[in-house]
This record gives sequence, structure tokens and C-alpha cells, in this order.
Amino acid sequence: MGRAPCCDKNNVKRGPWSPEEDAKLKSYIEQNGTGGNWIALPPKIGLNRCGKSCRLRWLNYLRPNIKHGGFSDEEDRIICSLYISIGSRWSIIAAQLPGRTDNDIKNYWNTRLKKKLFGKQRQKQGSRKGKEINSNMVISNNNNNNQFPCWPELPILQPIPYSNDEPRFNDHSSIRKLLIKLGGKFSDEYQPINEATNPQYPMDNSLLMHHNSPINLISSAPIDNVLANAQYNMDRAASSFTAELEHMIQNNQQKLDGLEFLYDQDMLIDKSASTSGGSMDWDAMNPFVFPLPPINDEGFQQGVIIQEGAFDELRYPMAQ
DNA sequence: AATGCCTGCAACCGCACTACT
DNA sequence: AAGTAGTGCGGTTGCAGGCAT
Repeated sequence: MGRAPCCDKNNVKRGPWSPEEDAKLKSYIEQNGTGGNWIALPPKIGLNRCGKSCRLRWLNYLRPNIKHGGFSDEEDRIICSLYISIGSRWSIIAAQLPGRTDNDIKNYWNTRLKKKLFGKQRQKQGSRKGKEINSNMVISNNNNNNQFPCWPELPILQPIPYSNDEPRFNDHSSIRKLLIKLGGKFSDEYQPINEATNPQYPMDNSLLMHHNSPINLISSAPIDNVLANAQYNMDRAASSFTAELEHMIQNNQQKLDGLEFLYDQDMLIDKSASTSGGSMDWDAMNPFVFPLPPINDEGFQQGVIIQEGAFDELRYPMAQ
């Protein structure tokens, strides 16, 4: 027995919103707020819409300070970096991009960035083609031990002016709380790297075990330290991303220029072994568990490092 | 000009989580 | 503790417009 639907789908309007509906919803929320109950909202306004639909319309389109389209290079870079690190957690990625919605970013990634990344983009010469996106991409030269990509410094976000009664995640503290809320993927308190030896070190077990291959996070090996320091569970994101990446790599005999770091590390994708069609061995996937920077009270102060030039192919897909 | 394909985006769907009773 | 309602989220779908043939 499934749960009761939130509304009678046969008796609510669906599909695109009319300007009149938009105006009603916007006007009401601006004056009265959501009242904390989206389900109860449509009848109050006289809208024959599902509450969820109203919420979505407001969040993705009507609320103030929403930006549509025109993603900047910096935003591209942040999206790519965050996707590589945390996967398709669009709400978290959106929290790093003021004015952007998770839906927008998701669409942008699925329709453009992903294709650019893997060279499938049609050679459509838009105005953005010639832009450089590498200016802030740096490789951590002092990270000799593991050559892990790390995060470029992300901009300190200014809160979006917003006065309604919904919780927002534009400040880093809220983001941090949100991340913690996401099932312990981040520890409640950042602990320095040397606390990796602490047996109480918080870590989701699913990161430790995969395919019955235990990963010793307590080891003194630098890579383990890095993993331990990551403090978050990457199993889902890594699985989806690496599966996708594996597929792409299989279909691109040529190395992905600029993404050599995905190949060059000792433990990276074993291309010969990855042709089985099955899932990758977790040990081989570990390199994709890029350490997300510890989230401290200042928010993301450290960033993923994307090798300089790593996203040239985003801009200049493999010419055919 | 007509047709079919492709792309981008808005909106929907269903599940998971949380709060409340 | 269990059930229910509301919310948030990621994945998917459907459609309109652009493009290629």
C-alpha cells in the first residue's frame, strides 16, 4: 500500500504555469509568506495546483534573485568540481551558487557541462567558447604525497537577500548543517588530519567497505589520511560518477585531455579491467573519492584542485 | 518548405526524511 | 512506537524551439 498522494492529480492543473497563476502565487507569498504549509497554499490563493507544484514554481522561478542561464566560468568550474567531489547533490551545489537553483544546475549539468566534459558537445560556437575557465584552477604542488586533486578556493558567498519564512542555505553554517543532516556524510565537527588516528573518527562504514574490500583508514599512509580527512561518505557519488566516467573512458580511447590526473595515479582506472561491464572495484575507485575540504565555520575555505587545463576539453571538446 | 531529429528546460514523479500526533 | 502529513531532493519526462537534411 503506497502512501496517499499529496493531492488529487485528476483535479489539479498540471503543466506550464500561466502568467496569471504566477502572479497569484508570487503576490500571495510576497505578502503572506508560505505559511509553512505548501499543501494548504493553493486553495488559499485560489490556485488549482498541487502544493508541491507551487513550491517548485516558487523556488525555481518566482522567488527573488533567481538567475537563469548565463552560467559564468566560475560557476562552471564550481559545478564541475563539486560534482566530481560529491556527485549529484544538486541542492548542495546550488547552495554554493547564489541565485541558482538545484533544478537549474541539474539541467545545466545534464544538458551542457557533462557533454562538454566528455567531448560530446556539438561544436556549437557560442559566445562562451573562447572563455578561459582555468584561471583559478591550481594543482597543489605541496600535496606531493598523493597528488589528489583538491579544491580551489571557493568564493565566500554573500547571502541572498531574502526575507520569507523558508530556511535558506546560503550561509556556510547552514550548508554545513545541511551536509551533516545528509546522513553523516560529514562529521559534525571538523577534526584535523592528525586525528585520523582517533578510533572514534566519524566515518560512514559504507566508505570503509565495498566489495568486501576493507579500506584501512587508520593507516599512516598519506592516501588514507586524505581519505580519513575527507570525513564523508562518497560511495554513492563515487559510484555514479565513476560508472559514468568509466563508460565515457571506454568510449574514448583517447585520454581525456586535461583529465590525465584521472589516469596517472597508480590506482586509477584499470582500463583493461573495466571492460567487464560490471562495477568497478572499489579499490580502483578510491582515487575518485576526492577529499572534500573540511567544512569549518568559515565554510569551504579549501577547494578542490583541478589540474590546470583540466577543463580545456569542456571548452574545446575533442574535435572530430 | 517540409519533415524529423536534437537540445534545453520546466515540470512532474516518487522516494526518503522529518516533524507531529 | 507507529502512523500520517509535509517537505526536500534527485531522476525522469514532455514539450517547444532550433537545427539539419
